Amino acid sequence: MPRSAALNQELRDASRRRILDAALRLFAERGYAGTPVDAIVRDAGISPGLLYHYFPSKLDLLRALFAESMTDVRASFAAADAARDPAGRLAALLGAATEIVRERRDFWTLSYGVRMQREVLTALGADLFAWTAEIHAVLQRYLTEAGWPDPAIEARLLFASIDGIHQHYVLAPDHYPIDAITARLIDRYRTPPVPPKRRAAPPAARRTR
Amino acid sequence: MPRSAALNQELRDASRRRILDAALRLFAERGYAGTPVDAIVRDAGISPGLLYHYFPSKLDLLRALFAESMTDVRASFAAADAARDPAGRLAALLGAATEIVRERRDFWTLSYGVRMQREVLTALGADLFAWTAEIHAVLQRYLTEAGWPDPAIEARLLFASIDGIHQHYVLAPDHYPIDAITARLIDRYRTPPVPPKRRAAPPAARRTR
Amino acid sequence: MPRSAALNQELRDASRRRILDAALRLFAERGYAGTPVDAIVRDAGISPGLLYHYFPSKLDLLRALFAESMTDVRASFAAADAARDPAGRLAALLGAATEIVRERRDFWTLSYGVRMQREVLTALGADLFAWTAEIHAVLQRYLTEAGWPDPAIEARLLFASIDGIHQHYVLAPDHYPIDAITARLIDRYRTPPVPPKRRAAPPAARRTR
Amino acid sequence: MPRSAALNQELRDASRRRILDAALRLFAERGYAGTPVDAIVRDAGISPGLLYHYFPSKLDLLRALFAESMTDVRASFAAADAARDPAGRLAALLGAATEIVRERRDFWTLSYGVRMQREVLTALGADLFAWTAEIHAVLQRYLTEAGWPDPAIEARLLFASIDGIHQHYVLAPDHYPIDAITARLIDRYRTPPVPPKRRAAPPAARRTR
DNA sequence: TATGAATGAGGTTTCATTCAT
DNA sequence: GATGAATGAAACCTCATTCAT
Repeated sequence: MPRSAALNQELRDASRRRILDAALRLFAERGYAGTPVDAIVRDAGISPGLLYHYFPSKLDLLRALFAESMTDVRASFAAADAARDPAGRLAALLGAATEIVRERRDFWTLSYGVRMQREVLTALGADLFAWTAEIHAVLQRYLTEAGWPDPAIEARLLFASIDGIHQHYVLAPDHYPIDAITARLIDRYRTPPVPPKRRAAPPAARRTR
Repeated sequence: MPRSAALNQELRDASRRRILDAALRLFAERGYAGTPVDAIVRDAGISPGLLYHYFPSKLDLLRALFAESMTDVRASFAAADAARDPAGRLAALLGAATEIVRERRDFWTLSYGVRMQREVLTALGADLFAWTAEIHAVLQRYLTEAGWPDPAIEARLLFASIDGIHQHYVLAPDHYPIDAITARLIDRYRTPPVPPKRRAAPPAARRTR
Repeated sequence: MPRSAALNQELRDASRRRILDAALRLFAERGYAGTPVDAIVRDAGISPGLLYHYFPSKLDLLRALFAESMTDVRASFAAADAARDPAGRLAALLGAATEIVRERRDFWTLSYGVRMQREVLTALGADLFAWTAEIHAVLQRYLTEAGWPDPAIEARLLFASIDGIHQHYVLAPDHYPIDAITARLIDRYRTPPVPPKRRAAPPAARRTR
Repeated sequence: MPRSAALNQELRDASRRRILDAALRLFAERGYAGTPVDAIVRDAGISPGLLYHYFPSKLDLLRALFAESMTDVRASFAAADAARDPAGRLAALLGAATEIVRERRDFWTLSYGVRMQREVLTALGADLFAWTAEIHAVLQRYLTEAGWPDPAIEARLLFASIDGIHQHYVLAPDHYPIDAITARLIDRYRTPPVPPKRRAAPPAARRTR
């Protein structure tokens, strides 16, 4: 007799999950090219046939991992964007990002490892590039709204700093004081630098001081 | 009669160079695991046998690339450290780093791509970890000397920012305004932040001191 | 639904068997080092991948061949040892040995070819050395029980003779009269040599001579 | 200026010798197929080019080793054959053979290792087969002259025994009591077996028993 | 839904041999 | 007489993928 549709769905989901989990763990550890499908299969406790039943190819498995995590990240960012008052948005964003990296460490390790390989990257589709541009745009908007000078460059610097912190964190998660560092970064971006007062203050007055 | 020692040396150097150059280019482009030795061999215009005449294994080839570049970088950093007055050292260091990344872009792409894979990393030896620690120590020293509060955390933030910038640069070298961004970063670290709330203490009192 | 366990077992056994058979035939003919894995694979009618599915390495394939044959031989020797009256045991053993060599000619050719290479031998494990010692011990026991003088040396001579015969046989199985030669050897070891004149001649008489 | 012919000859001989010595040692240790030409070259302290200057191929090197040793052995056997009185010839032959094996252990190890591989053997030429036949013929002649019954079979048994002893010796030269064993063998072949007395003994006497 | 035996192209490495000097 | 850089076919082995059940 046929299994019930619900049970089937459950089985399917469970198998898919195990495959994705195993793949993520291994890709993070050994890199995409360095991870044999057999290793994933062994780790997931399933047969090679089943993996190919759910994912047409190894690359599609990678795609699925990215799709999943990108959705995830987007949700988290959207929350940060929506929930806060204008002044605190940047802080909220940075906090959310840190949270995401901590929670999905393996994904970020994988992502940072894979993004240097053009061939793999392009196979992942244009979304990834768009995603980066999107983040940059958000940062730039926040900085503009907060009155930062030259927000395009500033956004790039900020983005690079965040990315650098996250990468250093996933390289040594147990010893890296990510919270303290992020706090420092947030603090730095709390208010824009005071413009060097060229108008009101008479030069002479300053010099007499 | 056998070829002269000098000619042999020349031949060897030329072949080694072609192999290293091809390997670096391809590793940067397709990753270490994603680059077949045959591709390197083809690119270098030599036979597989010759590659193994010079490098006992693919991994040793990678090791050689790292050794070469680390020497290089160390020299450049040492120059920055030695040549400048205390105040400008940090700026010099950042400038030198940018220069290095620009000149040896492929190496940094490779390095950033490979450093997420523990297996490969450990095969490269402990030098790499030591190297990172060393850079952090230098940054911390500079910041301490310049009077920055909590220089340990500050050094980590600075290091992450630099790394992030460089990585974003090698990802899209043609469009990334690395000089402007680095200038902004240098500017930010020109002087330590003014300690907040020292108002109560009368300035006069300090000056009499 | 997956194949039944029994069918899988059958398939596995069949493939393993084909591989072992082909390997034995080729190793015997061309030696271990002289036989490419590809030749085995071609002979067995399977793909290289499958061979490595069953045997982790070429050396393990060799190991498996030895394990199989050693089991076999041990059984045969045990039978000879158990089944006969004390006087006829030696004859039974020699007969059994001849039978084994005739039946598993390829294995003995391989064994005789490989045993001169220390590197390969040690890779096969200590069992092999133990095995030789064991045979020698059995022969010595038989000779001791039969009243032979200096049975340690005698056992070595007998062992060497057997080994020599078998080796000459596998070198030219179609022309070598192994049965006649073995019969002659058995005959020689039917009774120990008569001790030289202990009966008639008085010791005094010999000395006066 | 050209080197003198004599000096050239000396250099040539020295190089040839080193190659042959290294090859013999390594072939004995690791087998013919298991020994890379490079290993020989390294061991001999010369360049690959030079090896190929003296020997057109690896196989020719093997051929040269066999030629050398066969000449050697033949000389030794001829000496044994010529020098002794008819009765002691067999003993002389066995003694000479033991001597040879002891002196040229590596060659015999090589020979015993290689003779199981038809392909290599045939490449060595028909001499080797002829050589074996020759030894058998000599043994048979000796046994015939000494009055042994069925000397053809007896010669085969004797040959096998000798070969077996020698092989066991080269397998563990430090622990194998080759002299005691050979002495035993020589003793056994000192006189032919007494025919089972059909003349003198009265049938009645046997029946009363 | 799930299995696992099987494939074969291609990966890294070895090795007999050549050749310019 | 001698060198050693160089070759390329072939060796051992891996791995993404298929398919019968």
